[in-house]
Amino acid sequence: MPAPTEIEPEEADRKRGDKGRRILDAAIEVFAEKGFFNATVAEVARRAGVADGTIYLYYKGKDDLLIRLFEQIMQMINEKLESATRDVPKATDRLRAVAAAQAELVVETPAFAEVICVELRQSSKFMKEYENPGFKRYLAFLAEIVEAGQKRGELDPSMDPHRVARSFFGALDELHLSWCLARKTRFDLRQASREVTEIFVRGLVAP
Amino acid sequence: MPAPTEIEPEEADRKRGDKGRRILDAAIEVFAEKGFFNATVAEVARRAGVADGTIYLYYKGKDDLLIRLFEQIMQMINEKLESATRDVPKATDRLRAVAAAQAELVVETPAFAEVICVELRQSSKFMKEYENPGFKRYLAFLAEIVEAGQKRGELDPSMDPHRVARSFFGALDELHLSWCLARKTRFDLRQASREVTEIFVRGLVAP
Amino acid sequence: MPAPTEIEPEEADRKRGDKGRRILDAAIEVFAEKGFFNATVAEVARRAGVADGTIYLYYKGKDDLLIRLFEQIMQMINEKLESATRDVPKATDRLRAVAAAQAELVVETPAFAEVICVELRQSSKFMKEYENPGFKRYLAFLAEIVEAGQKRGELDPSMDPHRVARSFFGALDELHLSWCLARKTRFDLRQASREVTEIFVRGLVAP
Amino acid sequence: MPAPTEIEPEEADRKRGDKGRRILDAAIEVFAEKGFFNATVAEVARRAGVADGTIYLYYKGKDDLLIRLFEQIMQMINEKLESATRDVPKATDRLRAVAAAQAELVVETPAFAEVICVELRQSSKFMKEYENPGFKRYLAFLAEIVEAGQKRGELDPSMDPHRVARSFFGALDELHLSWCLARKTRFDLRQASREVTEIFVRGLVAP
DNA sequence: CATGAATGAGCATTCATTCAT
DNA sequence: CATGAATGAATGCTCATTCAT
Repeated sequence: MPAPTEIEPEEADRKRGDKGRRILDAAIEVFAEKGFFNATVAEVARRAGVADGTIYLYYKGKDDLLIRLFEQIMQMINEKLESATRDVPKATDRLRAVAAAQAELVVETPAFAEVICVELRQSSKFMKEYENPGFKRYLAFLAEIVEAGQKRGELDPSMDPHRVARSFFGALDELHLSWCLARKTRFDLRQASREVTEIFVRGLVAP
Repeated sequence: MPAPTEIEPEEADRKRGDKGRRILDAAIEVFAEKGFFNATVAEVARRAGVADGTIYLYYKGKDDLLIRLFEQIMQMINEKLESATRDVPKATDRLRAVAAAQAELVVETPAFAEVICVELRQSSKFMKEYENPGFKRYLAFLAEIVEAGQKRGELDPSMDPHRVARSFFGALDELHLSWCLARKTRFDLRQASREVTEIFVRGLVAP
Repeated sequence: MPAPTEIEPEEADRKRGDKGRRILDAAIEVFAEKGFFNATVAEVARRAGVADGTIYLYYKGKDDLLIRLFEQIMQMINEKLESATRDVPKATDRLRAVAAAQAELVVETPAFAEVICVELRQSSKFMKEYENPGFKRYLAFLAEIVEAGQKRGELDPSMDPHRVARSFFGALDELHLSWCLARKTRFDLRQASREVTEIFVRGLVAP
Repeated sequence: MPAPTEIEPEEADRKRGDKGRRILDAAIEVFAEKGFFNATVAEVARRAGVADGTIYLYYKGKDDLLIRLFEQIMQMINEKLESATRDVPKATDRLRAVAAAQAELVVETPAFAEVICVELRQSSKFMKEYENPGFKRYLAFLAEIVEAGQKRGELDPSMDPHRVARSFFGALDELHLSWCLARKTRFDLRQASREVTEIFVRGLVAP
């Protein structure tokens, strides 16, 4: 039985909806559209339907908003990837599942992709304090797939799993970005993603 | 024998030295260190040894500085790649040469890499006006290598050359970025680059 | 035997304890520590153990809190001074008693002194509306002592009693402030106060 | 022969007048009128006839403005006091000269007095970093007068010179403040100051 | 060409106050 | 009475850009 406070989610989305969440969603939108630096806190507040000051009741500041937003998205991605690969034994199939799930997410919620593709790198370099645990987990997850595949004798054991993970992410991410940017002439991202994945898969299997 | 561009460094260091160039070099440094948005025009001027206003005699503004800087770096990369692949017939070897030349550039001048890795994406997305011809040429160059290889029967013809180019760039770029960020524990970028290239090469060759 | 005002401390600490008083006490603390402008209503509420909004049930606003706090402290001072001088006939002894009582108060409750020394002047100047009756009564009380002493032939009649009152206050107040500020190397305020009082007493007696 | 740039001070006061000085003068005015916390940087800029940002070319920030303003005023006071007492041998006469010079300054430039009377105390307490050397010099100067007088056998040697200095300042300062506040019914500050000084002088002389 | 002082729009953040519960 | 989440006006400060010299 659902708790009374969670009944009628539609109404909840209006006024009483979790403001913290509405702010984060607004931030994702705005950061995706304008980029972190060009975005203003006021615009996020406006889009979330709250007062400027309210944001500071939920987040420490603009930076914190970005960080929490990364965590939010990366957690979603990580969960999706884990569930997409849960019952897949072969490393190559797991990689395929990963790429497919990510492409799915990009197509469904391009805002996530735009933030990750563009802002993630900024943050890595300029938010000195921030460890970016969500992204680390993502890379570790990919690396584990590769490592497990190597142990199973499925993948070429000579490659550093973390390096492979990183470049696989880079290849997919660049593809996602180019898809996001090509607002007019959208190619079939799922198909393109499969192609790129096949390159990696073929390149990774033990000779 | 000094390289042609470095003739008469004394004159270059004087007042009459090419200010436009000094400004651009300073901008690369500063943008690499702080990022485009965190960098200030004043800091670029200071580093270039010119007055703030002088920058506006050579460039239209901060944005223009970034654009010209992209062109500058991409031209250098493109030239380097072209010369590195000029007499190489096989597509796979050309890709290897490309990756090696780029890794070389990153190791030699990390500032270039940091700007490209981090700021290029910003610009793609937020500098609406800017077509980024240098980067287009880069991608086209890579795509041509792939296409030529396909025509020669060397590479699998089923893949879209532009897509391959894009993901190859993405894979290498991500590797370069991770190398740039890992200030302390620098891995062997050249070796890592070779590994990743081999994955692509194996994945691309015609079955 | 507990003092009448401190009967039943348990009840006082509860929800039903005089909230208005707890708020005022908290305000004295906070204003003394941070100063009126640097203090926040939220901090006062926190320290008083009430909600922010509750303060507005007892006081009109932050300004009102300062005003009521002045009245509170000045009333305490005035009462103390009156009782300290009640049975003292000579003006010089009354002044001595006044200074002693004030020094006592400062040493016992430095927070009072810090508020009076620092904030009183602000209020005189910037809270246009506020007449500061407590401080007026204080000055009048001092002036009366001087005037009575003059009538009794004890003190030099040529001085304006109000002016004397004002500068006597100023001299003592500055001493109190310097004592409050000297957190580390606390001098003997009572002794210093006696010294300064003697200067005034000697200076005031009829030649 | 005056330097060319200093000819025509009237014109200099308009546009080309030392902006740093004009800003400081404006700050004195505004801080005297509204108090440090109620004053806005924008108002100071407006009053100085410069842009908001210009203030930050001359001062580190609002705090710095207050500090530099203190130094400015205290230096003026200290210089005036030194010149007023230069050829005065007797300590009592020196104290009289000090009080007279200060009263003069207050009457001539009440803004100085208002800032010193009200803001000095704030700063002592809340600008943790700031040592307030100008005020220290002032107190030291007064203390030296007293000490010298004690050594000459002119003043009672039993009093701590620094304490005397502090309370003398307090007595005068309170008088100055009350004069500044009494906009309508202005009493004769010079006369009042003399009266108060006589109290101190009589109280201080060796018995 | 070169300068750098001056500009002022723009923005993140704070906090006194309100009001629905 | 009491709460505390929400508000939004207010403000110190930055920095790209201009322009008189």
